Amino acid sequence: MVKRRSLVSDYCPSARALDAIGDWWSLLIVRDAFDGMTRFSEFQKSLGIARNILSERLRTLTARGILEAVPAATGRARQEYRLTAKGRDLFPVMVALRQWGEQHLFAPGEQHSSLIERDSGRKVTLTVQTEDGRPIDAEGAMILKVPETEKQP
Amino acid sequence: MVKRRSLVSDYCPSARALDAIGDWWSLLIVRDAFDGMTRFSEFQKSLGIARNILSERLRTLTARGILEAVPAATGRARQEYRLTAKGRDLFPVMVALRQWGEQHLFAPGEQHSSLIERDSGRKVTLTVQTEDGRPIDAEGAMILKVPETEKQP
DNA sequence: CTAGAAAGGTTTCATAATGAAACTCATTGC
DNA sequence: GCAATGAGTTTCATTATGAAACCTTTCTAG
Repeated sequence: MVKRRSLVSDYCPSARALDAIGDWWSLLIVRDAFDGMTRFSEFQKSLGIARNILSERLRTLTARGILEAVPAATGRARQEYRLTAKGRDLFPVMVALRQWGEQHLFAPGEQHSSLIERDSGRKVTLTVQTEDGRPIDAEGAMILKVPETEKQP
Repeated sequence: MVKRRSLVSDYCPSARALDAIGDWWSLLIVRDAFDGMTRFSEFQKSLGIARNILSERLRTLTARGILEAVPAATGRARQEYRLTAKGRDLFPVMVALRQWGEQHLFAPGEQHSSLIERDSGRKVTLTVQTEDGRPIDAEGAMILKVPETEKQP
């Protein structure tokens, strides 16, 4: 098998994003990191991921600046993995996935965890809107492509 | 290798969502579908994906109700793949990924495609907010877990 | 102080998933 | 009728993944 074609130089930001975090485990690790996990064994237990794969993924996420490994003063832990600013900016992605999951992947009345505002307990939602604040859906939007002439060959 | 642990019965909606569309290709196919592509060869050319893999992914996405295969009256095409309502509801996920990609994966001044409102040409953005419309970030939010006692064993 | 035990990885090996290319099979255009 | 095209399958080699065993530090108990 030839290595997967990299999309890091694609002109579509979604493609580059998927290139960075679109594999099976990365976003699950990020989800757990949002949930406060920082240590190797926490991720491992939570996800049931093989240790070698977790090791490799943490290394990649760190190399891409989504997590950072800090030496970890406390206890037996060798280091802690924390979300960087770049990693925290994945928050809307997590919320979007969660919202879609809630809408379409749970039976009516089936229990699921919820995302709420820490202070008020109110549900958190996500809206796609124009710059001036009007909500918009897929039909109302379109992709403006990069003109071919502006691409560097 | 043992088959990957399924997350379809996880209580976290994000996990179920990733279980459904979190592989390398699915979201790229969905992106192209949002962009108007409907045919096998269009996806294949656009993504450079191996045809057997594309075939398998289209089948899976169809089985999961994200795409639907319609018999396709026109031309030589055998069938067309269109987003279902469930598939179109992935729009916020695509926008979130795009927004993150724009923010973090392009050099300053580097060209990229943009998502705009069809009528006005205005940029489309995405905000995470509380039910009453106040914007909120990851720090202000938390996950409310399903109590253990309510889970079915 | 010494013998575990725990955390955090790495190595090894068998198996699953993927990609490329060749091969079907039905339509279309000429 | 016959080549060309679209849409898939099959086959085969290569990669990625998962499980389990194996290191290495760092704590903790005795």
